[in-house]
Amino acid sequence: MSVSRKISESAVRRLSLYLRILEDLEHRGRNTVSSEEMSGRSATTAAQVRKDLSLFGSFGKRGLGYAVTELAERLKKILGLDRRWRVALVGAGRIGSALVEYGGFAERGYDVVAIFDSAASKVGGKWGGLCVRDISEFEAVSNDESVEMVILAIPVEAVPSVMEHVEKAGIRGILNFAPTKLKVPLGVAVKDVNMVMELEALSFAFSQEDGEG
Amino acid sequence: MSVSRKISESAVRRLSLYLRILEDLEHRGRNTVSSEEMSGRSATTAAQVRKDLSLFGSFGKRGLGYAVTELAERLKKILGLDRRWRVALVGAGRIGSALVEYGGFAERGYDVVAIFDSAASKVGGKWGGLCVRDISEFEAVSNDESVEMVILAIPVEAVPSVMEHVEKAGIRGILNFAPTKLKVPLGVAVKDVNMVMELEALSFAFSQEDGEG
DNA sequence: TTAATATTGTGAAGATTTTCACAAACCTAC
DNA sequence: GTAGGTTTGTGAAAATCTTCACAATATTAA
Repeated sequence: MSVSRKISESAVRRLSLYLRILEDLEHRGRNTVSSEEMSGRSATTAAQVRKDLSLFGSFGKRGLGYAVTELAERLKKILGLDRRWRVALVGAGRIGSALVEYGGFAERGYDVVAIFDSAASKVGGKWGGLCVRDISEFEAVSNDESVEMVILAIPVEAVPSVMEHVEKAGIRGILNFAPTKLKVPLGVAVKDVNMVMELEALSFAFSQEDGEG
Repeated sequence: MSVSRKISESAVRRLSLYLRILEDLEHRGRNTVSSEEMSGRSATTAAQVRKDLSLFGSFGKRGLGYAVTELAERLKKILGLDRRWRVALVGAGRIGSALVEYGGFAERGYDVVAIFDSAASKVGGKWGGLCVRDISEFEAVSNDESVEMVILAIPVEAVPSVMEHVEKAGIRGILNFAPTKLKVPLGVAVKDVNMVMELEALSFAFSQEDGEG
């Protein structure tokens, strides 16, 4: 049950996907599911599903499969979704706006409890019940609000100065939308989201099959 | 120069990052760069950088490094960015809105040439100079407009019916924002973007170090 | 021309991830 | 309780990815 091994990035990603599948099955009233069926819905193999799950223990019953609700609960716990997280959004621009209004975060346990920007025109404005604060207040506010993670939706130029505040405040989890690799102290987890990068991977795949070869 | 090997997902991602680094260097007037320096800015190793680049040929000069501008051009070509792509946005909701207004796509060579939705309230509206069309017109319009790729910013429920249109129209590249694994015919490339999944990976990393272990 | 220095390109080694294949465990039916 | 059908959990094999380490090649200086 305890995790000594290092779990790979891609394994975590798959766990996340399995959870989504399980929740869908649960929604439709299914009680059990086999690794075979899970694999069919997640573009992997049944063996991969079993191996992934076995990293954390034995959740299934041989001959029967996995109990949908129970496995979903286990995965939630594994992924740290059995609690709520207090999140701050830095950058009250378009991406930030889309994220806050999106709603998917709150649904998954992430509560945006503070919003920051550096533009005087934005500071003071109301966003979904929250007042946009000046970035210089970051340490104080994030301390008051017990902020644990940060969503960084700012332009590349703004990264260094913002990161100073984030570091000083002792934040240890960052979801980064800025198209640059963040330099962070040891112990700070960063996940990059970069839509342009995805689109480039797409056009790469596309030009490969079209052109050469 | 021609690519017979299969290039891994992560290698493509790194190429994309290298290109960004090169463009920054170019912007600052630098002429050459070593694999060492590139690795410092991209959270990899110098050997990894060289290996990645060597997959496509020998671009560098021993003892000197890589010519910034030339390498950037090569990478653009490799990534299919030496041309523009005609893209359709399906889903005129919040995510779609953020994407269109974002601007980063056009900058990278992706032109949104059509927008679709299924809600009568949205159809007919103007979005950045484009008229939102009904999804039922997808095949006809995407044919007229020579659409090559699709950005899917729709809820999970809408996926099956939309995918029927997309398939029939013969689209072969999809950037998927719906939190589900798409089932597509062979030869269709799909890239998934899922912010919640990233955030889950983050909370996983976070709960690991906090809790057990 | 030669020596000193820098940096690539790449086989080979090492590490990690995925797939295979099968014994162990469970369910149902009779 | 036994036989027949399923499906897990997991070592071992295979495949893939990353790092190492060094010969080959280029530049500069004298």
